[in-house]
Amino acid sequence: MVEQEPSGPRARYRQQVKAEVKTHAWQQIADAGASGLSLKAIATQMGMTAPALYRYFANRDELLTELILTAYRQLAEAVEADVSDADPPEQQLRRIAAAFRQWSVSHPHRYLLLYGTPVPGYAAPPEATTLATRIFRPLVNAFDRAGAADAFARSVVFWTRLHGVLSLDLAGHFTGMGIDTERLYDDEVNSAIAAPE
Amino acid sequence: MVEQEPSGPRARYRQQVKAEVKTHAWQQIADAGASGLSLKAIATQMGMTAPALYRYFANRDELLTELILTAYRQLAEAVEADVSDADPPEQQLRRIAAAFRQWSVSHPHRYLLLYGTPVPGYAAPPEATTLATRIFRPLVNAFDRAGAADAFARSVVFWTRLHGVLSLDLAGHFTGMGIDTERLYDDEVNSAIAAPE
DNA sequence: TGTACATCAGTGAACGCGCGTTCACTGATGTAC
DNA sequence: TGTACATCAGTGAACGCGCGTTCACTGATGTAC
Repeated sequence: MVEQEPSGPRARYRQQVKAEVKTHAWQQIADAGASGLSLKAIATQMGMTAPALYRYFANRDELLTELILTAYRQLAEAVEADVSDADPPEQQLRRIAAAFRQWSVSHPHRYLLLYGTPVPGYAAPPEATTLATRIFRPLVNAFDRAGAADAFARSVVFWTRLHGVLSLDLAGHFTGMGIDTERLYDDEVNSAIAAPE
Repeated sequence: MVEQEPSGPRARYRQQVKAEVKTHAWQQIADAGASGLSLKAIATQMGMTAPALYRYFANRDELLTELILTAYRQLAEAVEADVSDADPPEQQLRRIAAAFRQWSVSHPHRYLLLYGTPVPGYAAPPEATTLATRIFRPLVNAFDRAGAADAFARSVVFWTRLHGVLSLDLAGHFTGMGIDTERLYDDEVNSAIAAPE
């Protein structure tokens, strides 16, 4: 099922260039948002001409898709990495929440690309949905092991509460309100772990 | 303090044209996002040439600012309209939450413009912060009247929980997950009204 | 070890497009006498 | 009631800009004998 990756020196070089393109792409998204992503500008930054990038990406949307899928995978790995099957479920939930926040605060534009206002005119590939579900799984598992009657519903509430705090924080909507966002986040984690109501 | 609005026939005509420009602007934001807002395209839609619009708005950002301020005012009015001082505080909170959701679902792009991913390169005017606070006030009042120890903190939690559900819903991130978003919203309203933890 | 060939990264010119914004102007509308 | 004048909405041409994408090409690199 895993695609056979060619691995000669040319293939290695290709991977390097693709990686560099993506680095510049993230920088652009940080500066100008997802709709400001421009192949031509990236090429210029890399000291190349724009058509050269079409050796690496069929078009602009394909690059955007790769960025989104990569971001999902990163976030999924970050969330999964800290969770041990041996831990009690409540601790698993706290670790998931902490990893989720850590990754999001470290990569605010990636987070907003995944969970923020959709990019107009861009349709995410089906694979994105699969990856979004993958991030959900450790959550459902933990609630399930904790004996929650409806682990899925509890997971959804968990998710929306974290997202409520995180998204307003990352988008800067708490600015000037004198809110301790980290504490607010922790309080919401606690409330979502506690009883259903 | 209120600016003296001229009110001759010319002034009336101006108001009509400005209103029509804004109508087309909202349509564009719905279609192409806030960064797709284009004076030239609006002019074309109205059967005019682009420079004509500079009679009405100094530039693109000024139009965007007016849209944002208008949206804040609409939302504030919607939230305030349904709240009666005579109601018990708990009912006030439910009414605020209902009005908030109603307005947001009716105008998803307006909501995302106010509370979603910021428009890159655009700095909101100070007046926006004032209006954002105004929307907060009925909430704080209600919690205060309910005898909450820290009405502000309770209001923040109230807000983030509603926003958590609403923003994911409006951005389409619940699609295909089989979630009853209205019920989820109501549950979160209940949880935010109930005890601090 | 050396040569002939195939692969393929990158170039340069070009396409059509849409954008914000300026400027000098025309001509209709409202106002003052 | 009529005329002269001022206001101002809208035009058309132009500016410089950046975008995605195509195409025929050059020349370096890797591979097969």
